[in-house]
Amino acid sequence: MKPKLTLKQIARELDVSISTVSKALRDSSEIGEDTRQKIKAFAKLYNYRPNNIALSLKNRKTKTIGIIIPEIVHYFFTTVISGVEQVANEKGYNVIVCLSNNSFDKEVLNLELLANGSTDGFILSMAKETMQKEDYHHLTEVINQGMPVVLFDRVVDQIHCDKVIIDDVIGAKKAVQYLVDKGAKKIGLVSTVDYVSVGKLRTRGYLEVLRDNNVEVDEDLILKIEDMDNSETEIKEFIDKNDVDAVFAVNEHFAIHAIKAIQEKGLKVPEDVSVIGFTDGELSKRFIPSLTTVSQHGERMGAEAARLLIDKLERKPEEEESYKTVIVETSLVERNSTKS
Amino acid sequence: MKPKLTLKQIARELDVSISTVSKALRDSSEIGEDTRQKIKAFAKLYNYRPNNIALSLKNRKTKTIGIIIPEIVHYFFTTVISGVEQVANEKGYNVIVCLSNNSFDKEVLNLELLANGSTDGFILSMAKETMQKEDYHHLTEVINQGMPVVLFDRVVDQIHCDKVIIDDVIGAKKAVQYLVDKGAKKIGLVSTVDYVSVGKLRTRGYLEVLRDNNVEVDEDLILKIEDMDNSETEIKEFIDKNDVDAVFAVNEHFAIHAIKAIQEKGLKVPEDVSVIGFTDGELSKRFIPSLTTVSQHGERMGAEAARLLIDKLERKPEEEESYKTVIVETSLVERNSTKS
DNA sequence: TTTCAACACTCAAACGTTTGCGGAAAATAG
DNA sequence: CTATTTTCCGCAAACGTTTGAGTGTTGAAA
Repeated sequence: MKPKLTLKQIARELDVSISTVSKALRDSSEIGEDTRQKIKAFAKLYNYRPNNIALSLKNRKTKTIGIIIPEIVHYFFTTVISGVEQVANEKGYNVIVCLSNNSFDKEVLNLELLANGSTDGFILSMAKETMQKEDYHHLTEVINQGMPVVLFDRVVDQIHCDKVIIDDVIGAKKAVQYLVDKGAKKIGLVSTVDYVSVGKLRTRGYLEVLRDNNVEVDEDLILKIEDMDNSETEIKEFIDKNDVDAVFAVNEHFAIHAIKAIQEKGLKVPEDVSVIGFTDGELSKRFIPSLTTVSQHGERMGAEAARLLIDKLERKPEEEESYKTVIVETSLVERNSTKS
Repeated sequence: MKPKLTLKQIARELDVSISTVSKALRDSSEIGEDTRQKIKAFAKLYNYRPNNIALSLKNRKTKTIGIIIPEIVHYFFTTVISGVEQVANEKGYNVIVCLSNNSFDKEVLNLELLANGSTDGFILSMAKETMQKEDYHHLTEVINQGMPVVLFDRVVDQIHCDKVIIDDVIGAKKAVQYLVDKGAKKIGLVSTVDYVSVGKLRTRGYLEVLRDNNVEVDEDLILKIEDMDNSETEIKEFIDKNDVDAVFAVNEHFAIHAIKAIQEKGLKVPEDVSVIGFTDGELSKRFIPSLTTVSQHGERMGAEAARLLIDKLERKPEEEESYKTVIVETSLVERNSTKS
């Protein structure tokens, strides 16, 4: 068990000063050719690697970025992480992942912890509880300390920072318009309650398409799920009660519950009823019938977020502050839950 | 933009020395009651938080653990992370996640990077490429430096360290025995090639059950998938060609491909053919029919791994070295892809 | 021989902490 | 009133780096 080589040990071993070693390894012209070679050879032989922590302290930057998400056991978030990780690694950054479990307190805790030197900046999607409380002081505080933050997916206007979002409204419109184009007349919507921003936006897209196509909105055909744990039975009742020829669901789970309910009602997907989901996850691909969905391109979102963050981190301080919001386009992936 | 309070600034502001501030904040009895109160009040008012990096350097420990996995867009791994994160957080540790993308080189790179001071220890599941190459020098080197490592899921005997695995053989036996008990006579196996250790072990479980029940092994009923990308068609051909009354698949995807193929052949699941998968993911729960599977309890594995690692990290140096392998039991989750 | 530049290297401070030790002032004892 | 203890605080080193300033030696020019 050899306890990790330091500059000091090399210096002692080779009978030079620490600074000589440091400079030699960094190819400074201050050091004579032969000592330089000698030191480099020694370092190589014993596989010297500078200590990251010491470097972080000295440079006042850690080269790591923190990503805080509500939960990790969720396809969309993992694709985002994947995207972040990819560009972060490319640019020499590490990624440290924290989970808020959708709890406000844990989000605050994580943020505080990482803000004390552990990371140079954050990529974050807000916890559900945070959005309900509308308490963002932990975020504004971190931003005030000069730490760059990029919000994605679940964002909020009150916070001034870079953001990466998808065109929820447009995405929903693409989906619903697609259904209309295929001849659907009575399109059901399975959404979430309105304080979940994505639910609200996707609902808006749904309404806009109906309006654009002069279809009257039937409030009975709109279901807003309050309690996720109870979504299956709620959806079943909704489908049983209403007579629809198409369903637009704001996520995968709602979509497959709808399909299940439709099938149990004795109808067929897509022959009798078409179904479109949102979020292109594992489930959509593998389900039978496979789901036509609006793909959110999580990986691309993560990559964009990482790029925004790193840009800000490596920006010269003289450049002036400016916040961007990049919108990642959604796309409709046609599969077997809709008529072709 | 206030640039983060340090001890030095507090000291200057209150006209005392840095050490006085430090000691006061740590409630040292060396400091007089009134100055102590004054300093603590000031620190609280301006929300002082010690700099983690400086602490890490001083204490020579970072209170973060690294987890390196082959890919994150994979249900099992996310549950493991979730488990790790939970107990790590409980004990005041951070988790930094790196992906090897199943590449040997990236695994080495990540390991080296994190080993240079960024983390106190590792939790790791090996990249496929690493297992093929059988080159573990990067791991042994890190271990030799005195950095604790816990391997999980994809482990290897050559490396001496703590390990967390599942009882692959027993899990497979549970599944296959279950099929036998339900009256299956011709049980197909859909597995992977043998250098993937889990494939090999699960195959062994399958064989043992057949032997224990005096069923003759029919090599035609065993499919070993080489190329994941081509698994769907391979499985379809396999099902079309062979007449089975049950299928045991070593993962979710193989299981649903089998179901799909069976259905396309005009047979019904579970009435005509029962199917059991391995790995209890999103897909198993949501698929129609939902899958009977062997659950791997990833979260529990992650938690165990984290506990092992932290134990080792906080162990007194005088205690002697010893490596444990904990086996996390699998359990059979009965759903609708098997006859009840 | 003196003067000065070039060279090769070392010193010391800094990043933000913690902590053993030493020291001055105040309190107590003799 | 001196001697000793106690109280309270500052100094400095340490963790592992980087880097500007400083120092000593050499060789060549004047």
